[in-house]
Amino acid sequence: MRLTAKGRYAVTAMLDLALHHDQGPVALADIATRQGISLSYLEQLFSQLRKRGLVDSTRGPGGGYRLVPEPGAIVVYDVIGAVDESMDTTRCHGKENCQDDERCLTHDLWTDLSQQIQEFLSGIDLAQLVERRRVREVARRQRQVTVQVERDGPRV
Amino acid sequence: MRLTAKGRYAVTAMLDLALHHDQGPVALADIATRQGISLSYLEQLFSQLRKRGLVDSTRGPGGGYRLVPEPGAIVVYDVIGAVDESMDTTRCHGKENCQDDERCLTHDLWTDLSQQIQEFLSGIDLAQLVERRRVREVARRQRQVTVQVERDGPRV
DNA sequence: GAATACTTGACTGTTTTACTCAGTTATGTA
DNA sequence: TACATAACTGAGTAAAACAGTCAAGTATTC
Repeated sequence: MRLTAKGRYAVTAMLDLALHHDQGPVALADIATRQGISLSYLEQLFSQLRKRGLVDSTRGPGGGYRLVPEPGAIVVYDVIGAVDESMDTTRCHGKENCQDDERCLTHDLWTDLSQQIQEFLSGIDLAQLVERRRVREVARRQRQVTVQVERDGPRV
Repeated sequence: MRLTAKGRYAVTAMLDLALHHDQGPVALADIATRQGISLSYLEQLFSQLRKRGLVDSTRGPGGGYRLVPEPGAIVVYDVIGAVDESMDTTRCHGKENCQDDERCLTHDLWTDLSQQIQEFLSGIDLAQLVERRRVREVARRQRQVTVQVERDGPRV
């Protein structure tokens, strides 16, 4: 199964967008600073998120990215799916040809697990995450860090 | 998160052991034939399973591996954990130092997911798997293949 | 037209994966 | 006692995936 830094970064970045949803477009450079993700890498991720219709962008000064569906209509599973292909845990990707063109001994087990994970991650949307106390705590900390970076420049 | 072919192979092999639990020690070569896993690779896996006390072995002719706890006392999570380190999905492995020595925005989400997966895989033991109709079907098919291999030699 | 910001694609070093290979040690059987 | 069997061990490796970087754009606003 694949849940990698890529998927985690994507969710983190999207949650950052959700937190600033009412403040107009958010520049990737801001997300990069706040979340500690490389700008070039974010560019890659957002190109994929855009293809899936999860965000759109405005260019030029004051531009940036914005969520297309409301935060409450974007579930974590979609975000990960946009960048990480599939959360499927079977080797055959559901095709049941895992061993000599037939179902392997543990095929159903991995299918069940995949479904379990999918259900869990499909039950959580960005609006719910924004409401979490522990998320708001971290967000507040990040606002302070951002102000500091603006004043002092990034620490290398 | 890490659920790789390695973990899947380990569970498959252990389930094979459970299916032949009443027939004395099972040679890795037999598991290799039935499950289509390379013998050398199985040797590697079982060395780790043995360290965790999940199996023990007898050498020499008629030897092989045997489950140490009863099949009903071995859960899938333990088997995967024996070969795949950790099913933890956080980047920091629970240490909460994911970003600048502090908790990142999505830390709790990955923690919750990890726990969800752990609970699911800890709720399934080998005895339950053996009882499943679809598992028994595959096992029966594999018995026939094995007989054929004994008669004709392995197909290359 | 300068600055900002998105966009694309190619490239790269590192790590992990999924093995293989070669050899050793232990044990039952003829 | 020789031999076949089967568990053990450790090193090595090709290929893929990961986690990015770099460079060269294009579009928009001020």
